[in-house]
Amino acid sequence: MTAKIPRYLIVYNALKKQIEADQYQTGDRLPPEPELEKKYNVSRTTVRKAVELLAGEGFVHIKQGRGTEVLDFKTTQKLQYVTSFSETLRGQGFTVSQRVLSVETVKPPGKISEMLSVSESEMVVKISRLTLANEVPIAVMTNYLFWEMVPDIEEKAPTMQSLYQLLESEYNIFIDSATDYISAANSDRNTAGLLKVEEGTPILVVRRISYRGGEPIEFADLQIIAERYEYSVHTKERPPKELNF
Amino acid sequence: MTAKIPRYLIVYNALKKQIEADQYQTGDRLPPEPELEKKYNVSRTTVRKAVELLAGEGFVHIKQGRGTEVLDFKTTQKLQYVTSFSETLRGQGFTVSQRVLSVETVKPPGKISEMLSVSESEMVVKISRLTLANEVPIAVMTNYLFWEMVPDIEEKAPTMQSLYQLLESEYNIFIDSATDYISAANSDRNTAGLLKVEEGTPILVVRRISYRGGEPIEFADLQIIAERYEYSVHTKERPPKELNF
DNA sequence: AAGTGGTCTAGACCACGAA
DNA sequence: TCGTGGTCTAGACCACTTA
Repeated sequence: MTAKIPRYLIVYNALKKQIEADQYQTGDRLPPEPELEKKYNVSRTTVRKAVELLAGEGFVHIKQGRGTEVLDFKTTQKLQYVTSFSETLRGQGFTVSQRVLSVETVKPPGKISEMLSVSESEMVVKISRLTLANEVPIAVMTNYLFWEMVPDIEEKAPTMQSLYQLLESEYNIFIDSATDYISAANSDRNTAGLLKVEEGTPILVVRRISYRGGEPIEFADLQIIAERYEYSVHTKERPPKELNF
Repeated sequence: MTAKIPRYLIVYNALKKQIEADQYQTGDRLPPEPELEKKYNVSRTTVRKAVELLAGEGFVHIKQGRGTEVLDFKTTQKLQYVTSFSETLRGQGFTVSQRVLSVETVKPPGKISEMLSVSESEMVVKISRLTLANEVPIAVMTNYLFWEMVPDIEEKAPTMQSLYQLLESEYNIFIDSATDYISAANSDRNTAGLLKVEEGTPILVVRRISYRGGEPIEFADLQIIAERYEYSVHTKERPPKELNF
């Protein structure tokens, strides 16, 4: 059985492959839409959907009346998608390992129950981990999950390498969006001890709420050694203009 | 003369207005596409474009075979678009003021010329500002712009309230994407003095490169008092699946 | 004026989810 | 099975950019 692949994705991938293979110089234009229709034997709608996908990812810039310009994808490709902290580190070439410090079922602390909008009577699973990049401590991570969603996670958590991968493979939970709140602090004694740095070392604090279809799934608290990690985010475009009747 | 407004935007705004007016309970479904076609007397393509816009902004969640679910927009509306630091603060209800500390034309420091990919012989304009929220210092901001793009900005900068607004109104430069690199540090003596905090106070460091159509326009360095500001970002969806031929 | 992308239609068939 | 959204077509007209 062969997977059914939409034709717009085929066109999208063909064009993307050409761009990544440097078949266009930066500043060159993609063939106009009528040409792409003929070349791939699809309708205009399909061509446009493919090109709009590329534009959304920063590969090209579409301009009415002018054409579709190919951008320098090497400088434009940033992480604007949901990935876990450990996946990001791996993508940067580090060998990442996790040491699970504790797995407990607890009543949600006030702040957590508020952010996950869960009553304080519903139990949550709290997982604390030390993240090491190339064997060197880089962050202390604490995750809170709904106990009902992840039965038996206490047994699986100690050996996992990525929480998101575990959620996908074992519980069929696919995170599709997340909000990060980023601030900074000086490390307290406890955190500094775990990270093996001096008390007062600058810490990047990331609190993340993950969602699936608009429903909160997980709350995470990361305390990252600022000198060893940089958070990057790419944002694009302003919202569509409002109407003024 | 009346502005020509696309029909999909009319449908989009009508639906958005209904959602914001709480005409749907969280979890309710939007009318199915065929109904929306009749109601607004447009084709299916137009309905879909409107609904996809809403989904992209987190107002609804589209699921094949199930329907289009209305989400709680109050908790979903985050800043995933390009806005300036001062615009964000104003959006949070602060009265924001800027004190321009200096405006100079300089040769780009090595790091800047590298990040903006500009030769060190091309001059850049360096603007340093102190940002105050409700009259209290909150950040020191340094912007670097191509001198050729912003002639006479030395005269205009001292009175501006938002750099992005100045770029748009005076130079017709519209930023459409940006990448932020976020880290943390302890304030040094100079920064601490400007911000009127103790040396060593945690600082959130944001370095931003702004683009227009893939071309770098501006580099910014923000040193923000961590206790007074939280950076938030909403990310969504993973990239389309790759094809494996 | 010519060529590019932007909007829109009417209709078809497919794939997923719930009853 | 039925109703939902997902993909796709062929063709039309509009709006912007450039020459």
